[in-house]
Amino acid sequence: MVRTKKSPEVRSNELIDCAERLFFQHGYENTTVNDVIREAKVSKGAFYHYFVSKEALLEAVATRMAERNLKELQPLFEDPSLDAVGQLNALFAGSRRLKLDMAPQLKNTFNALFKPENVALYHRIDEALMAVSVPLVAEMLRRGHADGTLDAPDPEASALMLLQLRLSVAKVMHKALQRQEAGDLDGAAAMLDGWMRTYGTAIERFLKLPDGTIEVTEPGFARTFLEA
Amino acid sequence: MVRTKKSPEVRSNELIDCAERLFFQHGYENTTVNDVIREAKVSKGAFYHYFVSKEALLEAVATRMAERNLKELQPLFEDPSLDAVGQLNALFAGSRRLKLDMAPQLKNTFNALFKPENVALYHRIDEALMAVSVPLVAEMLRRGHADGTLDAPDPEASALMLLQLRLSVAKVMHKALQRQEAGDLDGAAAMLDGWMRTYGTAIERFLKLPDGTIEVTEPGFARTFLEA
DNA sequence: ATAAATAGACCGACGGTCGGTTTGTTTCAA
DNA sequence: TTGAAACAAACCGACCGTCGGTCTATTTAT
Repeated sequence: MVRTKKSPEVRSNELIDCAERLFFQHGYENTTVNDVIREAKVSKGAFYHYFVSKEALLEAVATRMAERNLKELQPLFEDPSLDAVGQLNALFAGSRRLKLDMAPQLKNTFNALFKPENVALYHRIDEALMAVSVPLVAEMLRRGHADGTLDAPDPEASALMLLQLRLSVAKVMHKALQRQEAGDLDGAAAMLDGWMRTYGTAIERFLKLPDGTIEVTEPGFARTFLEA
Repeated sequence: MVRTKKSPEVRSNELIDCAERLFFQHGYENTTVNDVIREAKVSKGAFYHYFVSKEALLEAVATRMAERNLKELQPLFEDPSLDAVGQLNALFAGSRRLKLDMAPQLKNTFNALFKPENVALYHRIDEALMAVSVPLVAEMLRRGHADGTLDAPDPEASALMLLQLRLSVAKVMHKALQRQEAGDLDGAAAMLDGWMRTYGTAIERFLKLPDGTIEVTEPGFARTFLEA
């Protein structure tokens, strides 16, 4: 093979790019190190020069995703014009917009992420995402608690629990997608819609907010997303 | 090897026994099929006669654990002398008793379950446990909602969310165990205690119950458990 | 000169397959 | 009633292909 030398940063990012694509396309366990180096046009030696193991590559993929996520969320959490509830709602609104914009890829991602051969992938991404999100949410809760807009005893614990709840929505979203693929669009939309509302209610009650304060979803969102 | 023939049920249960022990002892990924058949004194052929893959064996381990769990929980949920809140509290009380009784094994289990090479094991057990628990909890919420002891819109969704929350406690329990092993018993106990109380508060608020209704923990529990 | 980066042949372990053997049960003619 | 032939299920273990990972040699940049 032709020997090409690139800056370490470029090389390792190329490897992570390929890995991310292949992991989501064929699953983590179904993707071999040989697949990755073939796509990245790199030798085995080079690969193991950058990553001590296949596992380390997975770690890198998850970490980079979390970092990108953090960069997107950071500004919102630092916006001084919003109080805690405003931030939460802005978060959900942004999440909805993102979901609609990237519906096709997202559907693919969800399907991949919940396949049994991808538990490792799923788990690592969840861990990395939690690690960067908990402090942000905790800080938000702390501020909200201080200025009286919400009531959150033990912000750290509350943040983790709120984020943990988020997973249940992800699970249902996956179920809804499957149901829609099976032809039952109406049922899928109704289910997703109901669960998202329940999720909103759970947050409101947990943070002792008045009913209707949290807008996780908006009318027609579930259906629009599923149809997209 | 001497050829011994046993009834299919006995044989497959022996294999599941060995697998369960080895998976928790050395981790799922670190346990090879050869390890299992050596311990179970069975040939490769016999193994693949019963399980189509190593993955299927994992599935069987998880399913059996969930079934046993169900058998333990079932009576409590069918106890007519308890209302929904009483059942919840009985559930937590039973869980505490069990935790104290089996503290050593449980600590081992927790440590095993959260190791990176055990994500598959963890995930499968969680899935199997959820599958059997959600209907039970949902039914309980439905009854509680009907007789006015609590307020749970969409029992199915609420059940899944409540059970999802439980995972955050498991995570913290693991963190507390690590902290205690690192020598900081006081810190670990305080953390665990605080989080369990927050968990109780989360449930109360979510189900619109009066403060102090749910007793997830009791004074000194965290410390007693960690010291056991 | 030397250290980092790259190449790719190579290795051992692993999950899984396969052809064949043993054991127990059913069938049926004598 | 018996017993042998036929069959199916349980079991054995040598073997295979693949995969993650190692190692030595070579190239490149400083």
